[in-house]
Amino acid sequence: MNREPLPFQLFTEIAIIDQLAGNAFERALPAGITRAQFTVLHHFIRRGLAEQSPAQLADAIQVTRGTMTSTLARMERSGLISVRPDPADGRAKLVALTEAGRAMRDACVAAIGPLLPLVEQSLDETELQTMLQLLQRLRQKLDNARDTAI
Amino acid sequence: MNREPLPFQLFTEIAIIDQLAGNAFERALPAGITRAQFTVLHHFIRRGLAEQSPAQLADAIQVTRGTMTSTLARMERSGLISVRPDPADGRAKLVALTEAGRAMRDACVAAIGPLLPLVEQSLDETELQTMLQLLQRLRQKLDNARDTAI
DNA sequence: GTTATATAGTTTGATATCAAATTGGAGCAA
DNA sequence: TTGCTCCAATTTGATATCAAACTATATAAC
Repeated sequence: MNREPLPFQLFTEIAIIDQLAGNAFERALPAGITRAQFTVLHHFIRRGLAEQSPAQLADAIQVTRGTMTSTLARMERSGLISVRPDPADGRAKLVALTEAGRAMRDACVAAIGPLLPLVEQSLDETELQTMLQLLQRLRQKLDNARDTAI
Repeated sequence: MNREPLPFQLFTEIAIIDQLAGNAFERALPAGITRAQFTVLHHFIRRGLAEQSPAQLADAIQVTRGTMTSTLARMERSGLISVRPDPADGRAKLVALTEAGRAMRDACVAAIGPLLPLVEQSLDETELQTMLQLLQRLRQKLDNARDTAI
């Protein structure tokens, strides 16, 4: 039926799913917080980090430093993070979660909980595992490609 | 290791892959055209469409009408599409590809060709097929959910 | 026919994102 | 110390995206 190369179809499906899921996700989040901001909060907690430089966050989350600058500015304004100069490097800053940030992250996790069963309604446990493995492999490949030549 | 619910991990992987692939994709495209604009060009060709209203395009591509308005405005300015009033409905418009639009779509397809082997280097044919099937099921589920209650 | 409701498209304001240019400190070399 | 290069963060300008408000036309209800 479909004459598209399979990899092309794959990226098309992924783009659509990301858009659908991302929208549902963002609509489920508490007012005033976005997916990008949640990603920062979540990163701190998941990795058990205390302080991180904007550059470290940008690299981990795979956005440019300019993007991270503006996201962090908004998060600081709304009190989710604190930012201080790095005493060891005059160019750098150190970002940490505030209590409000921690609480907001918990509220977000609770808010998106109800979305997760949607996945379980379309894929069983084994399928989910399979898909995750394959996606991880693909992601690593893309990640390496980005570092080398692209 | 990872204590995240599997569906959550799944969405995380998909988001990262979409970001990585989308960036590579956009960098590969000819100067002056974007992923969103390519999606419109591609939609016309893939479905063999002559004319479509902005609303039809927005629905098919899953963006809001406001988003489509601004994308189409840019595409018309750069000559990729032509737009005329719908003679049958005073509110509506009819969008069609120009020759330049058709040519640009071909150029885009050629430009992204070299990216596709990246997928084949991480997944064999069977795995790709499996993944596509599962993703399609998930996408359909999310699509239905969006229509009903979310 | 007039009014009410629905639909097509646009506009506005906010956020995210990138690439490229800029600012200013860090570190090394001569 | 002076200069050169590298790196952290920011700024700028463009695009995409959404939700919500708005304009104008169409259609139904009466």
